[in-house]
Amino acid sequence: MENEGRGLHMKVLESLGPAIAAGAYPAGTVLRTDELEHRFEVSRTVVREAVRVLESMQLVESRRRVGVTVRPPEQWNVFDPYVIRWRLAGADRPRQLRSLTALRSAIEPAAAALAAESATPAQCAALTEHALGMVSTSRGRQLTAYLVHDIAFHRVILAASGNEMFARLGDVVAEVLTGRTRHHVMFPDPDPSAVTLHVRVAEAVREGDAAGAERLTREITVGAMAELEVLAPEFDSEAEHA
Amino acid sequence: MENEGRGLHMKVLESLGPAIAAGAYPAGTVLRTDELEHRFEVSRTVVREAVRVLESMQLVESRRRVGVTVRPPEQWNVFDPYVIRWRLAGADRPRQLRSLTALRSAIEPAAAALAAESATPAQCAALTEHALGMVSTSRGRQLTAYLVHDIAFHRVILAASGNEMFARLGDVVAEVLTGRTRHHVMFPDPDPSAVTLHVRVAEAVREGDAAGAERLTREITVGAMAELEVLAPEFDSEAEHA
DNA sequence: TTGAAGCAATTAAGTCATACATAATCCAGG
DNA sequence: CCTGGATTATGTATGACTTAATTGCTTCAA
Repeated sequence: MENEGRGLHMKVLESLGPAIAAGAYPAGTVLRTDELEHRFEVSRTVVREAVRVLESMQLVESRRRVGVTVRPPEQWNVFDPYVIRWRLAGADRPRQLRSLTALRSAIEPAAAALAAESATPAQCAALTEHALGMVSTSRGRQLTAYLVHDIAFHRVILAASGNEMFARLGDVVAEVLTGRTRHHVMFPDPDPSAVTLHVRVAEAVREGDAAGAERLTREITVGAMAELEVLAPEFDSEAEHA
Repeated sequence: MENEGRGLHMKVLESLGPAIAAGAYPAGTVLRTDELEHRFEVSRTVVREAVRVLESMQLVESRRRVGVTVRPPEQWNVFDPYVIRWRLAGADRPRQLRSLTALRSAIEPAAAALAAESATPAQCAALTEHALGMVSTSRGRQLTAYLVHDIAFHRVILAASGNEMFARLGDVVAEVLTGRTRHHVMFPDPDPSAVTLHVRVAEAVREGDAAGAERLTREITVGAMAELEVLAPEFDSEAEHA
C-alpha cells in the first residue's frame, strides 16, 4: 500500500484521514471546505475530492449550508484498508488490534479448513516453504525475516481458501502482524509453539485434513489473542461498547 | 443505505459502479473522463469526484496520459458496502452470496460466543423478542415480517459481541438476508428448525452459555450454506479460484 | 541492418480560479 | 407559532493552464 504523493488530494487525505480516525475531531465537528483549502493550500477541487473519499469511507458527511460533518466512529467503514491503517497508526491502536485479532480468530480457522479442501499443490508447497522459513528464522533476532514468512504463510492460507472475501483480508492480517512486530508488541523471539503450529497447519492442509487445519489454526489465533492480553492489557474487552 | 439523488456524482457512481461490479468493463478497460462527462452530461468536477470514489474502492485506477483503468476483481474492496450491494445486484450474485455466507459462517458463531459473555439485558430482551417474532411470523407467507425479525436478530447478535468490526457486518448480513428473500432464493416458508435454533441461541446468550451460543449459531449458518447449495447450485465451490 | 538510447511531440489527467446554482439554515415580521 | 425572504456554504460548470507518461521519431553505435 504505497500511496505517497499520487495526487494532491492524497496529501490532504493522508493528513485529514488519520486525524479523524485518531479522534482529533469528535463526532459532530464541522469542517468547512474553504478552511481546508486554506489550511492545505490547495484548490477547492482538491479538497472536494478528498472529502468525497472520506465520505465514501463514512468518516464524514457533507451537507449543504452546514459543512463537512465528522460522523460517529460506529458509522465508519472499519473494513476499509485506509481506515484500518489510519486507526492502527493512531491513539486507539490497542482496541483496533483487539478487534482485528478477534476477526482473525473467526476467519482464519474457517479459511484453513477450506484451504485443506481446495489448495493447489503450488499453494501447499508455498505453505511448507514459509512454515520452514519461520522455523529457520525463529531464533537469533531475525524478526524481520520471520515476519515476511509469517505474513506470506497467512496470505497463502487465506488465498487458498478460494473465498475472495477471506483472500482480501490478507492485507489486514499483514498490517496486524507488521504492526505488532514494529511496535514491539511481541517477544524478542517468536513463541516456539506457534512456529510448530504453523508447520502442522501446512501438513494438515497438504493432507486435506480440514478439521485438523481448522483446529490448529484456531490454536494459532487463540495464541495471538492471549499474547495481546499479556502485552497490551490497557483495555478490558467489555469496555468496547461504551 | 438510502443514497438517492444526494449529489450528481452519486448519479454517476450509481450507474458506473454497478456496471463495473457486474463485469461490464473487463479489467484493463480504460474510461476517459471527457467521454464520461459527455455520456452522463455532467461536468468534469462531477466525473472526477465519482472517479475518486471508485478509486478508493479499488475498482479503478486513474493514471495520467492513460485514463481511468478498470482493475481486476481480485483487487476490489469487496468489503465496501457499495461494492457488496452492486455485486449482489449484478451477474455474479450467486458467487457473491456464497462468499458472504461463508463469511457469515465464520463470523456469527464467534460473535454469538462473545455476545453470550457481554450482552446487556436490553440486548438479551431484544434477542428474545425477535426470536419469538420469527416464530410467530414463520407461517402463512409473512415473509416480509419474518425477514425484519431475522435481520434484527442477527444485528443484535453482532452488535452485542462488543466487537466493532463484527457489528459493522450487520449491514452485510441484512443485505444477504434481504437479497435471498427478495430474489426468492428461499422456500415460501422458513425452515422450522432454523426458527427453533434462533430461539435457542437467544436462550444461550441470555444464560451466558458461550459455547452453546456458538454451536447453535454455527448450526444456523451451516443451514444457510446448505440452503444455498440446494437452491443456487449453478456454481461449484472449487470454481472460484479460476 | 539492427537496436538501443535519447529526445521531442502529444495527450489526457491534474490543478486552479471564477462564476453561478441550490438548498438548508437563520432571522425578522406578521 | 408560523411564514418568507436573506444568508451562507456546498454543489456544479467552465476555461485556462500544468504535469507526467506514452508514443514515436531521431540519432548513434555495435
